[in-house]
This record gives sequence, structure tokens and C-alpha cells, in this order.
Amino acid sequence: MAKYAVIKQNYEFRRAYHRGKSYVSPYLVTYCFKKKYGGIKIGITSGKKIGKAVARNRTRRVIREAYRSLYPQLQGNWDLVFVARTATVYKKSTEIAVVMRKHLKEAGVLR
RNA sequence: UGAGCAGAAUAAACGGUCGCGUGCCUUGCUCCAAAGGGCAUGGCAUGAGGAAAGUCCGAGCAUCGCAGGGCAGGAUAACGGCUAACGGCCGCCGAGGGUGACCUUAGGGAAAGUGCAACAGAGAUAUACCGCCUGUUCCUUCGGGAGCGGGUAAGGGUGGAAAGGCGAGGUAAGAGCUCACCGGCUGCUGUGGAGACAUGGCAGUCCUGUAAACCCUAUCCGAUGCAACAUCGUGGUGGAACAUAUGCGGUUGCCCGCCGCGUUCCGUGGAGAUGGCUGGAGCUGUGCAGCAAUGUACAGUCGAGAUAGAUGACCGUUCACGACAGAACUCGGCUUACAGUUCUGCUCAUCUU
RNA sequence: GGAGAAGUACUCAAGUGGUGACGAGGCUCCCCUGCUAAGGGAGUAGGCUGGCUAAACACUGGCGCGAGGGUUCAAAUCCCUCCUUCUCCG
Repeated sequence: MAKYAVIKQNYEFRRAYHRGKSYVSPYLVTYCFKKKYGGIKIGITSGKKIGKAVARNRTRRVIREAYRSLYPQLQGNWDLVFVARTATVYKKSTEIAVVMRKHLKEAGVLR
């Protein structure tokens, strides 16, 4: 996980939820919080609502894979939080990547 | 051929590109007196399960407690064995179910004591309501009826359960009151078995159920859990020693002004880091002992160790088109979830020879 | 990951083996009022599945206290296995 920084602390998640901009689609929710420094950090949330451990692990992997394909095109200082929804379990990473690209373009993170 | 029973194995496969965790190695940069460390690139190896789950039992390991004994509390419960241990497993006995292969079974003690048994019913651990039989008094239409007293457990509705069952004798009517058969229990005893137990004999006896109610008997159990625990230890803060205000640091390069106080040691505190962390009652194969669980000898072998938590994406080929589901200190079990496929042994029915 | 607690009607809840599962709020209907509110009275395991009926109401049998088994004559209660929810340990 050295390649991309990860959000660990609870206050960082809270800051993104309360003060960040949110973008919603049927199988992904994105929160973007702009910072002054620190580069790009991401956090992935897959709650108990998604399912059991296998389903939660799968959503995290799929979202991380989609983020990996978009990672080289990002710029700025951002905290990004991706929240999985129930429908995410049955999606492929390419479908997630299309939605994520749309969300990040609206937020201005992309390019 | 159809239906079924028991056990075991497996849990889609192969190839290519990109990506992730861990270990080892190479190269480059860098910190350092050195040992060694950090970052980046590349290569090789390896990378979830039969239940990893539930956390229901049993252990290892760790810390705390503990002279020894007892009480309380909890768990288990036919018998023999296996095991580090177990409430687990194997074998076997009893009971129940199935035509059968086979399956299920918390299966000690109610004759040590206490409690409970609603409703119904005359009566619930001992009973006389109706009935049956009989003594006596009165009445009588001479059939019998009424009152008072006695005997009786055969028959009666109720109930989960009504005092062993059924037949015969017996009797005023009846009754294990007596007898034969069957059944239960207790004592003594023969045979078989390691034992539970099985199967006989003799004598006595006829007793409600409930211990997953209290209890009795036998055996076992200290508490807490890797977020345990060990090591290092920030900021802050207490004390001592040394130094000291004409000093040092910050605020603007200098002056004034303003603000703060240094070093070492011993505590307190416990952010965080490292260890614990995977080689073990290990796995595979063969032989031997044993009905088996299992034990043992030899040979081979090392198969995750993360710390916001590593297995994914895309493409191609094939098929039966893929269920339940993700390690978090480690083992032995149990329980629960589960698409299918394969193999072995066996039973029943039908048909053919 | 570990340790514990609870589950009863729409909500809150009582019920430690025994008729038909107590009660409060809420809800429905009625009374009171010109109309509301307040007050008073009645009903409220309301569901599922059978019987009765042409059909409905009423009556009645069975199931139903998170789910499924077991012990018992009898289980919300006792025992076992699951499910769900909540709390604590950094």
C-alpha cells in the first residue's frame, strides 16, 4: 500500500463526510474533501450492510482496482472516500471505473 | 433396472498481460564511526477453508492468585477403551424406530428425604359418590321402599396416571384372599462375558409420575484472556543535583520593549513502536499392533503471517456454467451453512438366467 | 478479535411449569358537546389454517411469546442448537 496513501484516522473520515462534496450513483458514493497539502489520500468503506466478509472484501478489491486504473490522471491535494453500496457486489471493476471517472471529473480531481 | 443406507475424496481447470502481501537476492540513491537501516527499480519463491463461521466444550501459552483442608457454585453421568485433555471419538450393552442395510438415544439414583401434579373427577397416594352385599328400625299395595350402621374395590363417567394383567377357584357381595400363566421389583444363586449385561433357578413381594424440580452418589473444575503479556518509550508533569539572570532562546538584520527558561539523574505518565507470530500433540507415504478410535517405527517434507488488514481486473480455450463462504496467537473436537461430481461397501423390490 | 446481555400485540412492558397470556399508552366504536379537546363506557394475539354458511358476521378446532428440536400429562417459563439486536474491552 505504499503506492497510494490511505486514510486511517476516524476524524479524517468524519471530515470528508461532513465537509466534503458527495456524488451518488446506484453502486458507488464518493466524498471529496479538498486540502491545502498532503497529496491524495483515499479510504474505502464497506459496511455490514453490504453482506458478509467475502462480499465486503470483494467490494473493496473492485473499488481499489478501479481507483488504480484512474490513479495516474489525478492531481491536487484531496481526501477521497468511496462508499460501497449493496449493488456493488455484482459489478465489475470496469463499470465502477466509469462511474468513478464521472464523479472525480465533476469534483475537479481529474486531470 | 428402480428405491435407499453408510463411509471417503473433491470444492472448475489451463494460458497470457497489469496489480497486491511476505521472504530471499541484484542494482541505484541515502543515513551511519561501524554493525546495520531507509527509499526506489528488477528477478525468484510463496500466498485462505472444509467449514477459515458460531464461540459451544477441551488444552497449549501468558499474567495474577495460591501452606493445607472444607463449604458454596458449575459441568458430566450404562460399561470398556483411545487421548495432552474433553461434555469429543471408537467399540459394546440396554431402550426406541425401520421389511432391511442402518439410524436415534442427557441412558446413574424415585426402596434416603422434601416439593409439585392445574382443570376434570366420588377419590391423586390415599378415597366409599353411584353401585353390589348385609344387620337393624319403620312403612307396605308383600313386588319392595325409606332411615341408621357395617362390609366391599368386581362395574361406572373423569384424567397423562385410579393401585400389577388375564383366567379359574372362592365368597353374603367381593378382594393376590388362593392357584396357573405372563410382567415388574428386592434378596440369594448357577452359566457365559474384561465389564455393562444376557440367560436360568429358588424365596419374598405387587410399590403413580416427575431429578433438562430441590436433592443424593461418583468424577472433574483457581481467575482472566494475545485488545493476554514482555521490551523500548514521545509530549506533559513531580523531586534532587549542577549551572545561573550583565545569561540563553524566540519575536524582524540591529537597539529598546515583550514572552519563555537550561543540562543530568530518579519517578509519574503511556501517544506510539517492536516482540508475542507461527516448526507444530505438524503434514504425506509405507510397515507393524489393534474389530476400531488410536499408537508406534522408518522415509520424505516445510505449506499465509497481515495490522484499516494482502488473491483482484482484463482477454482467450474447455466443461457439468461454479454452492456455502475469507486466516488475525495456535491446536483437538462439536454445532451450523453448502451447487454439484466421483469412488467404495451394503440393503430392499422387480426382471432375466 | 475477545467478553457479556436481551428478544412477549403498533409501542412500553408484567408473567420462574397449570384454565382462556396481566396491565398501561395507542387504535376502533359509542356516550357527552352546536363542533372539537378533555372525560366516561365497550372492544383490542387483531395473524395463519380448518369446520359451520350460498357468502359474510358470530361460533368453534388447531398453530402462534425470535426460529427449530427435546424433557414433562402439560413449556413464554426447564435443557440444547441456530437467528437478530444491543453493550463493554484499543
